[in-house]
Amino acid sequence: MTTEQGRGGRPRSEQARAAVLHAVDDLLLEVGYSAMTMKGIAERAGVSRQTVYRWWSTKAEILFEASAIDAEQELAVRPAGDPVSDLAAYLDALGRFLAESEAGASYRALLGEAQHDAAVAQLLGTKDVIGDSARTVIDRAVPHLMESVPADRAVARLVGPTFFWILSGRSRAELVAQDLAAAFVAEIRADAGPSRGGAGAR
Amino acid sequence: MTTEQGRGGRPRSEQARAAVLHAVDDLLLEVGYSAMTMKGIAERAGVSRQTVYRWWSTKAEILFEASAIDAEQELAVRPAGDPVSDLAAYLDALGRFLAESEAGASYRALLGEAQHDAAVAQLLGTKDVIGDSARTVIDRAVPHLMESVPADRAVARLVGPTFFWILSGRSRAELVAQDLAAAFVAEIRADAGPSRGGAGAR
Amino acid sequence: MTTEQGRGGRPRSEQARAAVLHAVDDLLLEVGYSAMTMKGIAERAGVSRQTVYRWWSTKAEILFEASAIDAEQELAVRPAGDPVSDLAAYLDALGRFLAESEAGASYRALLGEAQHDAAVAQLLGTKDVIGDSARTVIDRAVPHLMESVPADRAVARLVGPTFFWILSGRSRAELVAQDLAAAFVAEIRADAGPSRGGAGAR
Amino acid sequence: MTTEQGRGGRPRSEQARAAVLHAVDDLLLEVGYSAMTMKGIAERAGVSRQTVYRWWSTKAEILFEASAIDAEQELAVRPAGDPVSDLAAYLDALGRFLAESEAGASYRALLGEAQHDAAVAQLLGTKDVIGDSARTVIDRAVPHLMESVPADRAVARLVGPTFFWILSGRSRAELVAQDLAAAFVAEIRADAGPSRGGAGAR
DNA sequence: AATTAATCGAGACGGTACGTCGGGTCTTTAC
DNA sequence: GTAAAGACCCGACGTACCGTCTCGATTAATT
Repeated sequence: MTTEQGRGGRPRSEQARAAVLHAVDDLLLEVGYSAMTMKGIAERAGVSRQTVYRWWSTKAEILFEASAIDAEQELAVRPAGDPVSDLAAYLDALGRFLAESEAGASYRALLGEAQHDAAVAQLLGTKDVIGDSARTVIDRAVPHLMESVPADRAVARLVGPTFFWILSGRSRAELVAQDLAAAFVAEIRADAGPSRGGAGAR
Repeated sequence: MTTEQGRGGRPRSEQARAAVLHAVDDLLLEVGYSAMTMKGIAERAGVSRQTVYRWWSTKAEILFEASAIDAEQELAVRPAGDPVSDLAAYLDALGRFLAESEAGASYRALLGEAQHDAAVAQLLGTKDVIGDSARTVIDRAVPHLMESVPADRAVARLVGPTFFWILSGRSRAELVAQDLAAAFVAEIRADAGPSRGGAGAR
Repeated sequence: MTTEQGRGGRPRSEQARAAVLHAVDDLLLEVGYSAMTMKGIAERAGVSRQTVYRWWSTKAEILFEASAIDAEQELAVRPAGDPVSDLAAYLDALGRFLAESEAGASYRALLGEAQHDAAVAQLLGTKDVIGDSARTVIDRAVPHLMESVPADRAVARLVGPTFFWILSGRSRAELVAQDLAAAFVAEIRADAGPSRGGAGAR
Repeated sequence: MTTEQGRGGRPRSEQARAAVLHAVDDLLLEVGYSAMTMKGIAERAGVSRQTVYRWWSTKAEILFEASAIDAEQELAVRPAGDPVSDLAAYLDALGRFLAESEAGASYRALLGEAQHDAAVAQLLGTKDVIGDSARTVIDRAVPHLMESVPADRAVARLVGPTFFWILSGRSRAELVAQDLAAAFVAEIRADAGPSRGGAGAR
């Protein structure tokens, strides 16, 4: 990543790197994940096959690198006024990301592959795009919640329904982020609230 | 499927069919989904390649046929006494299914493939194993809920967190079905209950 | 080779076999031995790469099969009247074969490869085109010679000069088969002849 | 070749040159000619690939340079007493050279390659190791022969049998240089002698 | 001493062939 | 008509070597 170049040798071509990442993005849309081959990527990028293999082992790795930054940006939502609106905005972004965005298509393809490819699973484990973004939003909307509820569980409760909805092939149109956000808050209060005297109430 | 045999000719070999389905089950565990090939299946089943292609188009189809019945059984839980225990038992079964069961591995593989293969997505759409089982359980534990909340949304809220948890690679050990079930009930009551006379159960 | 077809299975395509052999012949002339690749042969023959590999391991094998019959024919000369003319006719044919014939080009390529590839050397050892033809001619022109001189040595003396001449890159134009044939006979008589009827065996 | 160094610049590394030549010698024995690659030579010599390409175009060139001197030495035999012994000694050296010597292996590899690579053929044409040595020996053993018989033809007659014997894969053990030398002399006398009144008889 | 220029190593680059594998299809004999 | 066997064309796999190209670092002879 850093421009380190261990003394001697021709430096890596930034042009080739960018061309490959773009090629992957394009091909995912045009031919789909499974029809996207290392050979095809190389040809589309106008780069030799060896050069692709020199820097990435699998198409999953390339796709991951190509989409990680976009994914992060798309899941970063600006704070809304109240907690529910804030969460709803996030869930809306999440739905859009998973169902319609290009980076989301990459994410779903990778997560799909991870279900039957340990290497891809491990790759995805290195950067928890959804978990990270969700944690940020939850902490902002419902401060101090993490003190009573493990972060991962709160995340699962928040994003789970939307995640399941999209990945099981249902249409995003019928998703009502507002409802899910409200339900999450209600649920959280019922779970952590009473016993703690309103910790999550703010 | 039906045992119809259009007069004349050698009847389909039931032995071959069973051998193929078993081979698929075995191979999924031994080599994984992506390394499982039509050729490999035929050889493992001791069957000619053409015979496999005659009855199934893709490995996804075979896997689907081989695991659908098991999946249904594993997700059918017997009623417990109270609503929360009932739902918790179901979520527990769901977690076990997704994370540990053989049929669940098939399901995850297929659902993974469905994320980037429209044909598989359509195939999975013909039988909503999780949705069907969840609907049954919800209707049993919280009768009449469907009248105020669309079934699919209720299902998403119930199974979503567990679904996300497993598919995003988290360990089932840290899943507490009891909590999730309780939260679901609380959430449902907060959502549909107050406005309808207070008790959710109605 | 024989049309044996062990019950079941699609029979080998005679068309594909012929196409490959022809392709090899053509390519040797057009691009030369080293630029002739298995891939190129397959493409030129309009045959899949796998099909080529199914029946032959190396281009040397194909070339050998493609040229062996032609070589044999080109080296079979009709008897002339007297011994010297007979041998001269043979040496003339040998020179033409090595220096100008298509089959001869194959032979030289293979013999060349055999100098640094044991597998090719072994392949060539299975059929001694030059040795066989030379033995026949010698036996016809100088009967009973073999009784006093080992066949291989007689062969080497007969064909050696022509063989060296061509393979070391000299022009065939300056070769005088008549002289070589006469010299061979003279030499043989000096070696085995004078004493014939007494010391021939030495 | 000459140590000319066009003013300025780092002088050619004699160490690198020697390392490459040695590497080629070693690799020919260890892996054979065809498995010997420019890349492999560079690595074995501990030299950069570019450095090899800077001074030689092909592995044939390197091999030629590496073995030419050795070849010349091995084919230079000291005069024996009489003509036949002298020629026999040479043919013996030639057999040893072609069949067993390291330089001879290089020569055979190059001559083999020359059969289907014009560039190598031309390269070999620049220095006729066998022809030169044979001419010297013939002139020493049978003076004035060249006046009546073209040198090249005499050479071909002398070395041809041995050359054919080895290159066609026969064992050197069965070669009897003495016989071949005697036959050569007999043949030569029959050919050139009578008509010239004993010019070559000495 | 500073400059110049050709060398050296390292290693990335676009190509091309390697031999193998799986995809589907087709053609044969046997049941 | 199904089954087993196996050849067929196709195209991707990941690797190796090709010959070329930048790099930074040396190493003289020339200023």
